[in-house]
Amino acid sequence: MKKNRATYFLTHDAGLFRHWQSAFRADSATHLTDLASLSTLAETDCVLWVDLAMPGLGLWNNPIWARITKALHTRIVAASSNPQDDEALTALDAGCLAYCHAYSDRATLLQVQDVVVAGNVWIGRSLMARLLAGTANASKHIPRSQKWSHGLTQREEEISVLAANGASNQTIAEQCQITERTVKAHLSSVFEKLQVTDRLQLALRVHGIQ
Amino acid sequence: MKKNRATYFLTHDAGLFRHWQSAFRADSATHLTDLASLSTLAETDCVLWVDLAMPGLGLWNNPIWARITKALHTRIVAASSNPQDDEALTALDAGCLAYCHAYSDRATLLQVQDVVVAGNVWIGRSLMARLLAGTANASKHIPRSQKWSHGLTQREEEISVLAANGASNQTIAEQCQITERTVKAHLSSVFEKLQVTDRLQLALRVHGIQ
DNA sequence: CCGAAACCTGTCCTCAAGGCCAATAGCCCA
DNA sequence: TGGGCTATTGGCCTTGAGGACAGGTTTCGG
Repeated sequence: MKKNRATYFLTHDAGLFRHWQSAFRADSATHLTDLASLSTLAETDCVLWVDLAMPGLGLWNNPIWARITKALHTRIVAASSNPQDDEALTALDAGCLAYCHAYSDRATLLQVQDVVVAGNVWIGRSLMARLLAGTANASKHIPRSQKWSHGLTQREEEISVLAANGASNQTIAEQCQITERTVKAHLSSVFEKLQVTDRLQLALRVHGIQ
Repeated sequence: MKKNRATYFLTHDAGLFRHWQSAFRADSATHLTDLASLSTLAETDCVLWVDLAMPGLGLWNNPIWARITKALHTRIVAASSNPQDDEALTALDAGCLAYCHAYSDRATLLQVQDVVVAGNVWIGRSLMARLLAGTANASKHIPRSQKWSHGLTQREEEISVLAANGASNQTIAEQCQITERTVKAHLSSVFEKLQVTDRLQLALRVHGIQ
């Protein structure tokens, strides 16, 4: 029932390659490391995973991409370890069928594969919001999935913002006219409520990443 | 491994209901025939398939939709037997996670279900083209004052991305098949080059904040 | 062949972070 | 009036992070 398409991984990152390979239990997956080798697969019926961190990718303005995407058989998945909406738009515009986090868990990777094999498009939720904003004919604002600070007290939110912007506990303490100890207490509470382990994860949450 | 979510079908069309039911081998699927009954499922963790041909749907301006989409648990799939881009935009804007042909084949329906259960967005290829057209003008300019990774070596950039996404030195070490000590060395070098003091500041830089 | 740069590793040391336990005080609501 | 939530602070302890210092190897261009 499920067609067995050849899968290709284009990346210089050995760690990423292993991640993908293990996700796909890849019997038939091939590791590519340069754009030149792409020309060989232009004729085949396959899925190509591209690591956007690969140096030399340029902005998809290498003519090789036009050749590949024009040949409808090849389905391209753009994967980034640092997903950003602009990058996504560029990739999709270039003919990619999906844009996802390179280190997504196995289930997600397989799902992406399934979707593009079926000829459809896979994108994440936040990107969708961005796309809709682009077509903003109706100024109706999209119900934010959930504000990051949901459930936090005022003080906790205030301190979270400072921490998420790189301030040390000591700095925050001075800023808020309280003890460093208290800052720690608030942050511990925040970590628990937001289900994160440290201030870096908090920062990612506060800034809407991941 | 796969969460078993309750599935609800909202349609007046008996034929469509049968189609969906057979596609899902629906053990737990429930047939709804009016908006009023939706209030009961606002609290549950489920997938709701909505037949856009249903009379009385209006343009999603019934307050019930706001309630349901705000409750993150519920995933709504908009299905139309006569798909049109405008209709799709309205539906997605209202908080639906997918827009597809109501009479899609079984494989596609199941795929849609899987994707939305995972919290992602499912749309077809043509709709994607339409969305991109909307943002085409907006995303043309690429600011790129100076890429954050300017001056870093490949390895340094690779490790920076992982660190900026919350990975610990140990995790990065395993991912890259090197020692934690080496990770530290690379990061120290990065901190110096980018003139930051710790990984949180690095993260802000990598993600284009500040 | 040589030097520079990238890459990799080790030990020692310091300190900010964060977890654990405990306590005090003000406020609001049943 | 008592219980619950918020804000505040103390001490104690463990650990990951990052700096300092000191090496290795490989690759590549002059």
